[in-house]
Amino acid sequence: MATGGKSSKTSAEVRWLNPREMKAWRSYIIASRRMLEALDNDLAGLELTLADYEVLAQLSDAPDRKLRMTELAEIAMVSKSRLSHRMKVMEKAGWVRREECPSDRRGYFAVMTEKGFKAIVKAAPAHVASVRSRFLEHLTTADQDALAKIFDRLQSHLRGQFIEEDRSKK
Amino acid sequence: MATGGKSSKTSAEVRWLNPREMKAWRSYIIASRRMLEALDNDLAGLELTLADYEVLAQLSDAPDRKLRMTELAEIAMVSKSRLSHRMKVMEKAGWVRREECPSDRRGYFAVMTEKGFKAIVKAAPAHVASVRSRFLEHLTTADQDALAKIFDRLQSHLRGQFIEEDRSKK
DNA sequence: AGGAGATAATTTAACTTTCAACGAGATGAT
DNA sequence: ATCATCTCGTTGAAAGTTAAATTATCTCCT
Repeated sequence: MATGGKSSKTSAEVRWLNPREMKAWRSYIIASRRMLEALDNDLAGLELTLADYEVLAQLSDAPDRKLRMTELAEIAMVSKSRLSHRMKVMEKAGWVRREECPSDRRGYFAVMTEKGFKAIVKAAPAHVASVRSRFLEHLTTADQDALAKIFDRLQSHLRGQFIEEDRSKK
Repeated sequence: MATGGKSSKTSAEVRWLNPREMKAWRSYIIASRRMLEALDNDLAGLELTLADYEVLAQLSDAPDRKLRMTELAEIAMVSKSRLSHRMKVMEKAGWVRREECPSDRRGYFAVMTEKGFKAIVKAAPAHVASVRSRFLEHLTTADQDALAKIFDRLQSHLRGQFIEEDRSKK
């Protein structure tokens, strides 16, 4: 019944997954989990999680290595609250600091310190190697293009539908 | 520097990601995160997380809807400790119960209750619909086959390398 | 039989993430 | 100007996760 299900006296006709669909879904989800786990483990040696790496990487790419909290949260795909908490930790580690925003006095910038920059520069090669060895290395260029196309499409169809999360907006 | 990096006076020659590799990786990782998030949100209406769903689904598929804790942890891809904790919650909810294993007195079976079975049977159609609308619906059958092949390959190459997790074993 | 060592599962404690609430400042309508 | 309303970012508590220690049992070797 994982997602397969068979017979069905269910009221509405549920369209269960056929074997091909099932295979695609399970292969994707299982391999992805294990791969992400491996990536995270690879990074653990450097005292980083994938999420923290992402935050630092995004910050290091920003002009002046500096971004408003909300913007950083968005591009690094973490919640505002999580970023806030994480920033406290990274600040303690000396990797980032907060800076007031002159134009909006509610706001703050997350700024990467020199030490933080050195940390991410040091971590990057290992992470890139990890991404290669866990992912890219096993893909032909055709595979890479196919994946990019497919996942871009998936993302573009994302949003809305029977989610009911953010009714605050709009 | 997300994973791109450009110049390089780094000692060892780091092979950064070229644009095609970069695109494949980012598209995959970003769409995946958002998709998983959406799936989780869709399930939240039913008071379930994807991980809990997976545990219950696996259990409901097992003979007698009954599995040893370790085995369940493995196939549902959660740690033993996490499963233990989660079981306590689900037990309180009346979805599962524990049963001693007669042949190995250290062991326990996780057993799905009738109530738990009803819960998963009720949740399944919505989850399948969610998987369709977030994932399968946007894939041709060729895409589905391609993904299955690629992710099976990725998974088969997983394991070992510069991970150093489980030194307790062997 | 005895004992070293492996294994099953749980527990504890530390840590992380989420959720809801909050304070403070911006914004826009009247 | 005043008010309601929205947004920025933080906070505290609750919930979830992880890692390491723990208990009990099993296995296998001598």
